[in-house]
Amino acid sequence: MSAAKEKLIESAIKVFAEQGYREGKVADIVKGADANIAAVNYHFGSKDQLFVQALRKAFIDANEVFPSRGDLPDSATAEERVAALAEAILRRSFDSGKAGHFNRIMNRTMHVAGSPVNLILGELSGLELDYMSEILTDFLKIESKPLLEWARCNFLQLATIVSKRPGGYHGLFATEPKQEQIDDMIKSQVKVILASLKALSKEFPS
Amino acid sequence: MSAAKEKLIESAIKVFAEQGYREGKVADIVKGADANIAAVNYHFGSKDQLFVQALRKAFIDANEVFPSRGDLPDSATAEERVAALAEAILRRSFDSGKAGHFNRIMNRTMHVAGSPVNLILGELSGLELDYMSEILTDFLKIESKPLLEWARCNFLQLATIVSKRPGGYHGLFATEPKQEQIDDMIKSQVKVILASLKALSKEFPS
DNA sequence: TAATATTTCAAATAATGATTTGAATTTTTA
DNA sequence: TAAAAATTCAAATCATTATTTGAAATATTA
Repeated sequence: MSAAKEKLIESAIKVFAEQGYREGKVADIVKGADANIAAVNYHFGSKDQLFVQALRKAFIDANEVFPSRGDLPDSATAEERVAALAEAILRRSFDSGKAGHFNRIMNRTMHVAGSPVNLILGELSGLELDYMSEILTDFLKIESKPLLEWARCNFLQLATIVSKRPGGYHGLFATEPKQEQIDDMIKSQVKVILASLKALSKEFPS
Repeated sequence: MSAAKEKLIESAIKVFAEQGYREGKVADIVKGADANIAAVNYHFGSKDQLFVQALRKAFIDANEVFPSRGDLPDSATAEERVAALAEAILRRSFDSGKAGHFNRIMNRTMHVAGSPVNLILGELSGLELDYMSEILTDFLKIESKPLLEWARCNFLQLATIVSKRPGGYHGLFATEPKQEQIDDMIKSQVKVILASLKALSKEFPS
């Protein structure tokens, strides 16, 4: 891949993470990549296709820094895997650099009618959502499909909580939190997630 | 308020709930209200101002059908109040009619950079978010502000889970769920929310 | 009813932003 | 190095959509 293309993707990731799909202008993207306005269509064919490649790259970056599977041994229990995945997602959420862009782009574009997220959702689902379903099924001994879906929703909601709003942190902090605070918060949130899943498996109407 | 204005607001609520702010076209809104394309600007001055009025009305509608405070007596405990609020929000989320529009509009516009949600967020916050903080503080005996914020995030995340994605229900159901199923699911989700809040108050690093 | 004010309308305008164009430049290949 | 291919560029175009206009229609008031 040419250097110009890579620079465009990097710039697109930042712009889409900050502005969303509609609001992220091609003009801003090319400016951030020191390229001409025609570069996006020359290299990618359209803004949509650039978006797809940017989202894919952002996911790879995030997963590289904080992999879904953590660094667990094969012998790890289902609960350990769920905890590790939750922690990875939370760490991405708190990351203000390249590991956090994927979550931010998703938050901003997931609910946009007609955004090209759907063009790539199946692919990313295979990479992470399916794994999530798998370990939740193991952990909760789930048999019913609705319960699995429900559990996954709850899990994802609680694990991506931090970046839900553009400003991040929802006013939790006046200033950027220290790494130690972040670690504590993540640790506690993982426990909350596990508790909530356990409550769910007890309570869900089968 | 003239009948024409009311019809425009009702149409705008539906269009913004289905399409979001950017994607919801003035042309669609006026079509749904049997009005001329110029009607929005004549009656409201701009699409933005119509959005604000529509969101306000959608909130009033939702709260009228499923009020934040439920129908609890003054003697109700903090836990009962939290449960009632969670239930109200979940019922709105499941409602595909006028009581559900507010949640859907919020989900679609909350993360949109530069959307006019912010013009009215303070007002709506006063109506519902402040109440939420109040009863959570009571319930969890919260003293620290970060813990309160965090609890409110967790609460809101889990209570609005259903409508998070455009298609609703996240694939939980092949067909529209029966009222009885919905009731069961809401009941169980309220328990999950309470369990998760309790875990949070135990775990949060103070 | 006649005058006035309000509302509706179709068409025009304005603004934004993605995409295309074709010439100029740079890079690669033979 | 010369030809060919790939890339960059400024400007033009196209598409979409909110907003404005001014005349026509309707409703209100005196």
